[in-house]
Order: sequence, then C-alpha cells, then structure tokens
Amino acid sequence: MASKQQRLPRAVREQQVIDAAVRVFSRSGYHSASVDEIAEAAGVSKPMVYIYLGSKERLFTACIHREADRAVEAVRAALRSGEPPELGLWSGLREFFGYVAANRDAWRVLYQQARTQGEPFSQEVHAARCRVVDEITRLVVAGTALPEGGRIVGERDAEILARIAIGAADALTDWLLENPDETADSLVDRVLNLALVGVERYQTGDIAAPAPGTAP
Amino acid sequence: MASKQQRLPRAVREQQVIDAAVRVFSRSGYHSASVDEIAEAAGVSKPMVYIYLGSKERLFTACIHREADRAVEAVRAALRSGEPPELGLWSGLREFFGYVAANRDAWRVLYQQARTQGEPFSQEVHAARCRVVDEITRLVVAGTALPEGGRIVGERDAEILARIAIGAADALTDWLLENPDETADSLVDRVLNLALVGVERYQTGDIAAPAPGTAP
Amino acid sequence: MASKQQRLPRAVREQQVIDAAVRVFSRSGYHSASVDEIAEAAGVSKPMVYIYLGSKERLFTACIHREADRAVEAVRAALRSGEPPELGLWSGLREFFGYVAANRDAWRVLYQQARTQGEPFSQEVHAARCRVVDEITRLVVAGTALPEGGRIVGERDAEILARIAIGAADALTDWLLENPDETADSLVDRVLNLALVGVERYQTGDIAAPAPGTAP
Amino acid sequence: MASKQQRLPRAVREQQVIDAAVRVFSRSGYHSASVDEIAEAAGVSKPMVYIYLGSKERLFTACIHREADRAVEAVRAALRSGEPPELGLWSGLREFFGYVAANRDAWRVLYQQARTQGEPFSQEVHAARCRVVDEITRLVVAGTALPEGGRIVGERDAEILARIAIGAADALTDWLLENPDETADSLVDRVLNLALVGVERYQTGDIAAPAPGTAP
DNA sequence: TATGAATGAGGTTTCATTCAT
DNA sequence: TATGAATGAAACCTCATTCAT
Repeated sequence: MASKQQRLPRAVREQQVIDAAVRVFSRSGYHSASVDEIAEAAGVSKPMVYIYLGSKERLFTACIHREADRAVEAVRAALRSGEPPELGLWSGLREFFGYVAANRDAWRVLYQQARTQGEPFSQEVHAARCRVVDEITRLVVAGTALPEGGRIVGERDAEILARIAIGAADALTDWLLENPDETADSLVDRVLNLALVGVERYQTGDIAAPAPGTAP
Repeated sequence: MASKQQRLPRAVREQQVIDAAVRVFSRSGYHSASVDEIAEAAGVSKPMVYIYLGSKERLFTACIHREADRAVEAVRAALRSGEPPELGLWSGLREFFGYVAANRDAWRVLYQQARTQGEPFSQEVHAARCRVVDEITRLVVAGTALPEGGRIVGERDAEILARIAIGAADALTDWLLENPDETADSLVDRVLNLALVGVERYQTGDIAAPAPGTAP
Repeated sequence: MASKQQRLPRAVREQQVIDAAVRVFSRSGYHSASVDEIAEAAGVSKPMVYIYLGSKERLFTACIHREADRAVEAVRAALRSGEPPELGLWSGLREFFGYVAANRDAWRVLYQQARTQGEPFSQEVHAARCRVVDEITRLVVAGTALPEGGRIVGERDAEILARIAIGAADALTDWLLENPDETADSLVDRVLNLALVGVERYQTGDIAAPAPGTAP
Repeated sequence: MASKQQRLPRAVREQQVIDAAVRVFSRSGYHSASVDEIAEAAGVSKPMVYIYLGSKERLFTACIHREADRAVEAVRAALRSGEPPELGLWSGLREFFGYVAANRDAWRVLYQQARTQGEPFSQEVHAARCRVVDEITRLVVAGTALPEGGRIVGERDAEILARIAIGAADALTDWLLENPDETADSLVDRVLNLALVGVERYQTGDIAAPAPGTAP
C-alpha cells in the first residue's frame, strides 16, 4: 500500500522513522527489534532507514536524543507552570508522573532499554539521561531547597531526590499498567497521602527516624 | 584454561553456569548475551549449558528463580533482625538498599532485564517478581501500618510503598555506581535525612502538602 | 563462480533453488542434505533459500509439490496420447516407466524420501502422493476395467494395481541404474515379455494359479 | 531402572542393541535417530554402544546385515516349504508378502532407509540387498523358469521379476497400513485375482500385448 | 529518490563421540 | 565392565547491511 515513492522531504521521513523506531524498540527491546520491522512500521523500505539514519545503532541513539529532548521539555513545562511556587514540588511531580504515564513507549526506550543494553550506547545515552536528571533535579531544588530551610539540601541530595522520583515514576507506571482502575492522578494522590502519613507518624512518635550514621 | 575436562558433579556445574549467566546477562542484557559468552565465563563448553539448563530461555528463567529466592530471603532476614521493632522500617530499608547495592548483577537480571524482555518470560518472571514485592510489602507494612496509627495504610498503599522502595533502590544504586565515594550506608543516611528535611519543612509550614484530590 | 550478485527476479531464483534442492535431496536424503549444500548447488547464498522458501521443511514441501505436479502431468499426457485406446495400459505403463527412469531425482524425492521421513511431512506429502496414485489409478482403470470384462476390477483393486506399478517402477529404475546397458524401453519390453510368458504358461498349464482364499 | 550393570555376555548385549537400533532407525530414519535414543531403547548407556558397535555407521551396517540374514532365511523357508512344486511361485510370494508385512520395521531399515541415505553405506548395503534379491530370484526361478517353457526366461528376467516382487511388496505393505481392514492374506488374494483377470483378458482379446520392441 | 535482491557474520541448538572414574 | 561428564563440529536460521536497478 502507498506502494511507491511518496516524495516527502527528508526531515519528515526521518521523524516518521524515529516515531516508528520508538514504538518498536519500546515493544520488543533493542535487540529483538529488527530493522525490517521498523522500516515496515514506518512505511518505508529498509534502505531508506540506512540512508537517513545510517545504522541501527545510530537510529537508536537518535531515538534516545529526541525522547530526552521531549522529556526535558516536559519537565521544564512543569517547572514553568508550577505556580503558586509553594506547590512547586508536588505539582511538578504530578506533572512528571503524568508525563511518564502518558509517554510509556518513549520512557521505556529512554530509561529501560537504554540502561539494559551493553556498552555501545554508554556515551550518548549517559549524556542524554543526565540532561533529564539535571532538569528534574532543578525541579526538586526549586520545590524544596529554599535557602532559609534549616538543614541544607546539597546538590547531591537534590540529585538523589531526582533519582528517587525517576525510579518511583518508573516503578509506579508499571503498577498503573497492572491496576487499570487507577489513573496517574489517583496514583499521585496515593503517593502524597503516603507522604503525609509518614509525616504524621513522625509527629506522633510512631516512627522514630534514626540519627544519620547509626547504620549497623 | 582449566583446559580439559574437570569432571564435577552436575549440581555444582549447574550453579557455576547460573552464576556466570547472571553476571553476563546483567552486563549485556538478555539478547546481547550469547550462550558462548556465558559458557566461557562459566569455564565450560557450550553444550554443557544446554545439557544442564536446556535452552537460553530456560537458563534465564533459572537465573530469575534463583535470584528471586535470594532476594526474598534477604528481605526476610531484614524483617527477622529488625529489632527493636519500632525501627523496623528504617533498618529494614537499610538492609534492603544494602542488599540491592551489594548484589547489583542479580538485581539487574531480576528487575531490569526481566522487565524489558518481551513475552516469553511473562509468566515465570511475573510470579518471581511478585514474590519479592510481596515480601517487601510485608516489610513496609510491618514498619508502618501499626493499627494505632492515624490514617490507615491499605493494601494497595503498602504495595505502592514497596514499589517506590524498589524503584528508588534501583535508581539509587545506579547513582552509587556513578559516585564511588559513597557507600550504601551513606546513601541510606542521605535518604533518611531527606525524609527528615521533608518532615521538618512540613512542620515549619515551608511545604504545604495539598489535600488529596486537588490535582489540577 | 558467478561470484557476486546476479539480481534475478524472485520467481526465477525460486525455481533455481527448488531445482537444486531436488537434486541434493535426491542424492543425500532429507536429513543429510544441508541447506548450505543446496544453496551452493543453486548458486545462491544460504539466506536466499530462507528468504524465498522459509525453512528447510518448507523447501522440501515445495519440492514435493512441484514434482507431484509434474508427475501427474506426465501421467495425464500418457493417458491423452494413449491411442489407439486398446493399447492404453501397455503404452501408458511404458510412458510412466519412462518418466520415472528419466526423472530419477524427482522420483526419489517424491517417493522414497517423502516416505521415509517422520511426521513433519505427513500432511502435505500424503496429499501430494495421493494425487499421483489417483492419476495412475485412472490410467490403470482406463486400460483394464472395460465394463464388458469378465471379472470386475473394483476401486481397491485398481489402486492396488497402481501401487504395484509404482513399486515396480521404483524398484526397476534401481535396476536400470545398476545395468547401464539397458534402457527404459528395453526394460519395458522385458516386463511385457515376462507378462506374456506368464500368460502362455498359464495357457499351457505350467502355472496353476490357486483359487483365491487357498492361502495356507 | 535396572539401574546398574547387568553383566550380560557381550553377544547378548550386542543383539539387544541391534534390536533397539532396528526399531529406532525404522521409526525415525537413520539421521533423526540419535545414539542416545538407541542406547536408552536398548537399556544400556551410550558408551556401551560405542564399545560394542564402534560407531553409528557401523551400528547401522550391523542392522542391515542381520536383517538381510533374516530376510534371506525367511525366503529360504518359503522355498523349502513350497511343496507341491507347482504352487511354488504363488505360495512363495504369499510367504514373502507375509514376511514383509510382519517385519515392517526390519524391512524399512533394510530397504527404505538403506536406500535413501547417501554414500557411506553403498558398499555394505548393496551387498546385503543383493543377497536378498538373489534369494528371491531363486524363488522366482524355481517357480517359473522350468526349462521346457517356450520362451527362455533368462537370469536378468528372473531378477527383474524379483525386483518387481520386492517393489510391489514394499508398496503394498504401505497400502496395508492405510487399509487396516485388509490382511496380508487378503492382499495376496487380490493380487492373484488381478493376475488372473489379466490372463483372462488376454485370452478374450481385450488386452492386446504389443510385440517387444514396438515402443514409440 | 527509492527499493527488491543479495549476502557475511553470527546466534542457538544438537549430535556423535571420548574421557575419567 | 559400565557410565556420568564433557566437547568439537556442524546444522538451521536470522539479521544488519549493501548493491544494482
């Protein structure tokens, strides 16, 4: 179908191919996905993939790059719209969770696939993921690290919070898939409630947080 | 090396092969890992892998099973040794983080690889992972859901907490690898501190946690 | 030789591959024949065999189908050209023997290989062979079962005659191979002579055919 | 089971192995049959097969030899018991058909498997099969080639008759398998009837056998 | 530009065969 | 004698990649 040439400009075709690749990589994993499959999903012939993207490896890298861009942009949007400022962290996290849940395919490629493949992607992928982490770190910092706070939350701590958020989002969207009667919003509510429970418990003395450094 | 036959009993060789497989699967991912690679890492010839484990797929399943057993056992040990009881959650989490950090390879196979591969493993893997999640859920419940607490933490909430813990542990051990001057213990300290900061902030009014259902 | 790509249309290459496969299967048997061997005999690389024919099993099935078609067509031609009609059986058998002798490779694949292999081919092969047997049965019936004949030759009997003809053709072409100074025609003459001898013997009383049912 | 050594004399074990091999080769074909399978069917361990028979190839040859011996002996018995002499051919054929039908496994190995495999067995197998053909030739000659007959039936003609008998027996036992309501005896009756029909037809002029050499 | 045709390289799997006990 | 343990070699099959039209 659409049997012969469609004569589209190169940039458009490239995006079509990357779109298809993200879908296929997400579904099958990097190695199981065949270039044939991707080409067919994109509606082009296999040599086109090579002419435009060069190789399977570079195609995957292109996917990583584009999805990292989009993820960064989504977090930035959350930051910008996160007014009033005192709600920054919560609403920012809500946006972020929603983004991950709504872009499962892209996220899978960006975080799960990219991490589980061997060496060839370490360089490009590490950089791309760092950009996302940095942006989320900024989101966290903007929401918490107000200068007047008692304890200082250092840069490393902010990054740790960012990682926790990412890991939690990752794990929780799996949970969403397994519990179709929940939504991203109801999930966020649950998470926030849990945090509140923790805080209240602390206040009532039910939870005694150990002083740092008491590890056995 | 060990150039010719070594003539060990079957059970021993099987464990050697599974050990090697966990290492290799962890490093390269399921598809990239070749059975040749695994056989060489185990110090046996390729047919041994097939004689003892049957197929690459069943070898992977065997890895999943064994590592799930070990993970469950580690969490149980944390539960048992979690005295005094009021420290249950903190020390339990500390043990769990330590376990994941100390068994990076196994964890990668159990959680990252198992999740990203397509259909063939769904059945066995889902069951194995559920066992781990259940055990961690019990750890979380034991540490938090004291009946006298204010808000009730339901079963779903406990599972969410377990997932968050798992996702966080997963993400944070990546962070550990990138920050070699930190240890599992210092990481746990940081996490706890962050929790304390959150709590204090809440007390001082710096953080206004929204009531559930306020999502935009 | 023909060292690099030759770029022929698919249909042509497919026939080349099947031609080669019939030769190689005939010589080495289904299991001994390697796809490499067949590819080389066809002058293509191994992947072509798989791209066009799918698998060794389906390649074999394709051979069966094509040769069954040809065999049926050969028998039909013998039936059509079998004038004058009263010579139908003899000249038809002559044509059939000649066909088997002249297409030894195809016949081997169709009858010997197909019969000795296990389950995977039962379905397709049984159907293909039935077509050939049916056609020969028709040839036999046309030549013998004239309605005015004394004894009626039933359907089962006709099929038995067909099987005998097939088995005899099969065995006799082996004999041809071992006696290169004979030809298909001289073989047919011998067979006819033997039949005449039998008839004459019967007339002279040298052979006493037992009444049916006298078996010990 | 019978878990450890049974300490049987070598000759007995050898026959056990050959028995099993005939069964397995018959069922699966030479190449599909694995030495493991045969060893298990024989109730011995794989190395025993090699100690006693040397190699898979020599094991197959041993099967051929033994079954050829048995087939020759069966035909000889038919010849000896074939009194009164004038019934020699018919009753001999009946015995022979019965033997083939009753020893399907052995016959398959001896005739179908042996013929369809590639080169390695040509030498040994050809000799073995010749012995069987010779014996059947003698049976045919004893039944037909009485010196006073009009036309001389030469040695080649007798061999052709033997081959026809073999091929027909081969094809007809397949037919027996597909028509379970028939027996070897009823099959022989049918064949004899068909021969009689041919003879009668000739007498009535319905069949005009062409003079030898009239082939188109 | 766009693609059907073609392949080198490498993966999983099996098997006949031998060694060491 | 008898066998569990071990392997070299080779089979089927797939895939990323390129060539010629």
